[in-house]
Amino acid sequence: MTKKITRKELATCPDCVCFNIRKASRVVTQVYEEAMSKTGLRGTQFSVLVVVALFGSITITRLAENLVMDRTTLSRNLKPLEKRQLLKVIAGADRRTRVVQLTDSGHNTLKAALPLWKKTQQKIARLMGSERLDNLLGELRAIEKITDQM
Amino acid sequence: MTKKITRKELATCPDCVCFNIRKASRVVTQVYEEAMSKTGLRGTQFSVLVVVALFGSITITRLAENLVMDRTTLSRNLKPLEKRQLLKVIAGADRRTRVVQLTDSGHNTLKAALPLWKKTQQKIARLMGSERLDNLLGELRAIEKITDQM
DNA sequence: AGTCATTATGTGTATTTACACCTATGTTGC
DNA sequence: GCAACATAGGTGTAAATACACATAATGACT
Repeated sequence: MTKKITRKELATCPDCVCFNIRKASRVVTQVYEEAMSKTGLRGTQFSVLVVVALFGSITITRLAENLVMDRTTLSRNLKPLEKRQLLKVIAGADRRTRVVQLTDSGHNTLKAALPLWKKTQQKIARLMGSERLDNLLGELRAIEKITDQM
Repeated sequence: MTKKITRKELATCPDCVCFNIRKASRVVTQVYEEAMSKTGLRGTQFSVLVVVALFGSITITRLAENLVMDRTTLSRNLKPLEKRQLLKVIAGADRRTRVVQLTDSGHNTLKAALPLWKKTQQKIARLMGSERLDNLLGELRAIEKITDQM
C-alpha cells in the first residue's frame, strides 16, 4: 500500500461534477418515468420520440446528433421502441442510411405522454422557481459546451 | 391515429429537465472517464471508491444511501470492482449484512485517480468559473431535494 | 417460544450507455 | 475506372440503472 490517503484529499470529492450530475440525473429520471409510467415510456424513449416527431423522418446518425447521444447507443435505444412498434426504421434514399419514423401507435403514445411530461416539468418549475430552473438548464448547456474544449 | 401533434405542443420539449440533465450527464461522464482512463476507473467506480475510503468499512445499504443510488444498482456496480480486487465485500457483524472495504490495490488505484480527478474538476472550474460551477452544484442538489416532494 | 414486521441482500429482466472494431456504400481525385 | 477516403450503420463486450420479486436474519410483541 502506498501512503495512506488523507481525509483532506477526499474532502472535495463530494463536489465532483460527474458524481453530482449523475446522481441528480438518476433521481430526476425516476420522477419523469413515474409520471409517464401509464404510457410505459422511459425518459430517454420520450426524448427520442419527440425528436423523431419534430423531424418526421430522420436518419439514425442525425437523430443521434440531435440527441447528443452516441450513435451505437441510440441504435440500441431504438430497439425497444421498434419492438413496441412505436417507431419504424426503414431504408433511406442512400443505400447506407436507414430512416426513423413514428408509427401511428408511436404518435398516439407520444400524444398521451405529452401532458404527463408537461405536468411534471411544470411542477418542478413551480417548486424550484421558473428562473432558477431556466438558470439550471442554461448551466447544463454551458457545461456541455465547455466539455467540447476538453 | 389521434389528432396530429402540433409543432407548438413539441416546442417546449427540448427544455425537458430529464433530457438535458441526462445529456449533460453523458458528456460530463465521458470527460471524467477519459481523464481517469489510465486507472481504468469509470466515473461511478471512482465515486464508490471515494465513499468507501471515507467510511473505511460500510454496509451495502449504507453505501447505496450515501451514493443516492438504488441498492441493487450498487450491488451490481460493486461486481467489476470486486473482480478487479479493488475492494472486498466481507461478512458483517450481523449475519444479514455484508461490509465493503478497500483493498490495498483499491487504495492505490484511488490514490492514483485522485490527482487526475482533481485536474479535471479544476479545469472545469477554470473554464466555467468557480462561482458558476458552485452555483450549478447547488442547483443540482436543489433539484434532487425537490424531487423528494414529488 | 412463536408470530410478524423490519432489515439486508440477492436475482431476473430490461433498458441505457459507449468503446473498439467491422462491413457496406458513396465520393473524390487522379 | 479505380484507389483512397469519408460516411452510415451494425456487433461484441462490458458497465450502469432500477423495478419486481425472493430469501434470510433480526427485532418486537404477545
